[in-house]
Amino acid sequence: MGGKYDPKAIESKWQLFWEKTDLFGVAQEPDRKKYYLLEMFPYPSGKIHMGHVRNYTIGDVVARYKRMQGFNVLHPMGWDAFGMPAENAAIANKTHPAKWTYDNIDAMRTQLKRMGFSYDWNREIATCKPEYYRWEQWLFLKMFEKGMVYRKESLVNWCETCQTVLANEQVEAGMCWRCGKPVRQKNLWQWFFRITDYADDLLAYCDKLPGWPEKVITMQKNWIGKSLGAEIRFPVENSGDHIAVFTTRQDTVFGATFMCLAPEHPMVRELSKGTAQEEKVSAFIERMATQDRSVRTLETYEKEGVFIGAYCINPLNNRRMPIFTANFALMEYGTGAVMSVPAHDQRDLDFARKYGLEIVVVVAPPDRDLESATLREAYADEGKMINSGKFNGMDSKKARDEIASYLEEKGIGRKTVNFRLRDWGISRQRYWGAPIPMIHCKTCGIVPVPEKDLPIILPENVELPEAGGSPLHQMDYFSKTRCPACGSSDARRETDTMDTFVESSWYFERYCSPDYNTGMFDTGAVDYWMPVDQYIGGVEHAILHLLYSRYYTRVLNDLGLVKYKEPFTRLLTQGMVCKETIHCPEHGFLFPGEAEDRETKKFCRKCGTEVALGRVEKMSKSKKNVIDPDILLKKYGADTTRLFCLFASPPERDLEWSEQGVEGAFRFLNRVWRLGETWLDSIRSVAPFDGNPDDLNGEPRVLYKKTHQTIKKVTTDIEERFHFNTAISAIMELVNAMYGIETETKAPDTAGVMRFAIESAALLLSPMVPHFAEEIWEALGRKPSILKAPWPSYRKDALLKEDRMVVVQVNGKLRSKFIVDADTEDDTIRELALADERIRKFIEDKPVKKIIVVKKKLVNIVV
RNA sequence: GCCUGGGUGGCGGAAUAGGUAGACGCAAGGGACUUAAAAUCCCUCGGCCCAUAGUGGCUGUACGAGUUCGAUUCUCGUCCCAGGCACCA
Repeated sequence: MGGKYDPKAIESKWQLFWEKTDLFGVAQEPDRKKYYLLEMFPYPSGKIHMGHVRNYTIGDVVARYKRMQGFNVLHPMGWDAFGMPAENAAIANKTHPAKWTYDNIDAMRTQLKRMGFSYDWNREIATCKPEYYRWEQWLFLKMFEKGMVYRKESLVNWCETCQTVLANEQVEAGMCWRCGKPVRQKNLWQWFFRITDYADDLLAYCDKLPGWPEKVITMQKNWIGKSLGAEIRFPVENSGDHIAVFTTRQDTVFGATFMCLAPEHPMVRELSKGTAQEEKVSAFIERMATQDRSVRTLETYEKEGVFIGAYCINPLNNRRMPIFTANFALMEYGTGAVMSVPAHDQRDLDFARKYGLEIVVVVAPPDRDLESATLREAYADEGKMINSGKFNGMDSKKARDEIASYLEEKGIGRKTVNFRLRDWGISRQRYWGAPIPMIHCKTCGIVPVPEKDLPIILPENVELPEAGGSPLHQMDYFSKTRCPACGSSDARRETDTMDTFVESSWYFERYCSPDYNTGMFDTGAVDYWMPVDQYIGGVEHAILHLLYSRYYTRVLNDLGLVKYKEPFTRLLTQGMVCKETIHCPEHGFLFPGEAEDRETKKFCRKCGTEVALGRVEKMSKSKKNVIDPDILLKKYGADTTRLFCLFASPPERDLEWSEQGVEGAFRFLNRVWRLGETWLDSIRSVAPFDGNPDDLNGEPRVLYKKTHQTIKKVTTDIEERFHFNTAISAIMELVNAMYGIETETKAPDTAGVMRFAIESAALLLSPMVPHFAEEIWEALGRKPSILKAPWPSYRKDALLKEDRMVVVQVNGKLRSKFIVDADTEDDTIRELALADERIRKFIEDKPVKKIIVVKKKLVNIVV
């Protein structure tokens, strides 16, 4: 201290001190309790953005807090370094994805260090390094051995003009984002992980994750989407074939009047072949291939279909049912075929009306009659069975069970479980990813790469095609190889790379032994550190990343590599930092700095055109609605930036970006600083008071109690809810209280209490503004680092309140309040309330019906 | 569209078990200090109403109903916003 608060000077001073003393480096210490705190690692996009700053500040507070509580804290950081933006940047700037990525990593590492986060940088990893992904390839081979991986045909977005596969993000309104031409669906052979084998287990464990937010659990359950139902076989007319359908409403089979197949269903072409409908069907399939799959499932989307020229037979009543192919039937769900029951399903009803199909009511609601001729809304609820042969009169719920059994008996169906969850397609037709270690041999077929040949290194000497897409399959020196089985030279490597979600499904294990080179990780290290005690990241990952990680952990568990099934014991999903987007008709999305304010409007700096202000949405590089934290860092320093992020809102809530308030955070730190300056001389050589509050009187007594109350408030706010904003408010109140005390006060205990209060404030603030707290701590004559000091504890006897405010209501409306001693009985409070003059005015002579007394808090008089 | 959240002053937010709505901070306005400014400190601050200016009245937590002595909090319905929807990460 000494002089003005100068964040730049003290922040670099302490960052150097931490680095020199390797303060954040950790090792396994079997006797100490470990705490693994993990934040979702970033994609190295070039600069950290406010979302990172918020996420990592929250994590850092918890890491430092747990450390002060005596835990051996593992707090690592690394890079989710494979992914599409590197390829896009490579095309745009003619830089190699690897160079772009490593440069970005260097820049972002510097920024993170500048923020003062307590990472053990010795454990840094980057997933694009062969030392990392070789073990992912190794696991792929193990999974292949165990039959946990397979290949099948599946659809991708294909741009004919660019001759390339597009990510969903690269398709804008059905058009290619590069050339603007329509995108079509194309079938490719791709690799899949059998995540559905674990669907039941993943679902069951949802209820064994008490440390996870309820909403994430609910989303995962719904995503897995287990439904009980039946598979029923409908024979195709004049053919030995049959169509299998999955339904949860087998009680309505008697009402099934037609059949709908997904356009991709193999039987569509087969059955329409040679019929008058063949051409129409073919055209429909073609048209559907050009449509976005997610759009197809919209309920508002016009339902349409084509009769395929064939019929099937309802196995329960022998009704002849026309077979359609329809846009709302999805190949990915169930069997790709839907038995349509128009009376009891709205979608089917719309379709039946449109094409004039038969409607038969089979479930009668308890309170009214359904007329199939006039039916407008399908009846999807329970009721009494009608028009259903021997099941008539039965309750539909019961019939569901009975019909399922009956189908099983007759051999035309069976009870079954269906999941919405689909297998995880991991093939990417991209360059910047981990190569899939497989070989296609002309004679042997698919052959795994022998373990000794790992890693299959991604070749660095490449040029990316302008239109996007992977150059790997054209690179003979990479893809031409010998078959490891027969030795033939007529073999080619798999040129697909893995989905980047695979890397992020096990990086937390790798952190435990980042340099281990004889396996994925050192079992001893993983046994000590895993599972992650607290995981922190954006809600946008609530389903995919978290579910994939849970799945991958089960695979590791089944292969005997880890002892646990769930990787993350507690989860905090932080809300997003959002901002409005700016869109120039000429130049597309603009960064905030690329638009100029003139009066109330904004204009593009490049072309001067007025720009459109878009929705407020998640800050992302592709939308350019990002704020560069460097500006805050330069102007105010890391501590103010951290404090502001924490104070702005509770972590789980979304935060619409606004700079208002940063000034306040800075001002607060200055306030604390000056408080230290003012008192330093009078408290430097005094021991902090830590006795019984009853030994104090007057202002010191009040301040002493307030300090203990603040310690309690801050501790529970962090411990129970991570509500740093209210914790900071409490410290602000404490500081305000300290300002109320005059330096000249001659009360004997003032200095001791003041020292206690200032030290407590420094300790409580230290996880949030660590550089600042170190500086104060040192000025008070304490030995650095403050991180090694224990977290303060509070005295119960200092928390007791001496008096209480009682609120008096008449008919629920606030009419009066008064203060009583904390030990006043309820009866006395009631008498005091009734005797209150302001209350009597409201009661007048009306009879008192009821009096409610809430202990030492409130009286409500009902008249 | 489906799944999951959210909506409280001019703004960020608080109210943790149904019990004083607006803690703490920002912005704004007024005042003190200063030759002046910055910084700092003090005061006011949801809206409306009043001959009584008060420890005053009414109203107010997206909207509409309901449960309750009492609802920001619970229930039902509506509107709006955000996230996810399987190749952005």
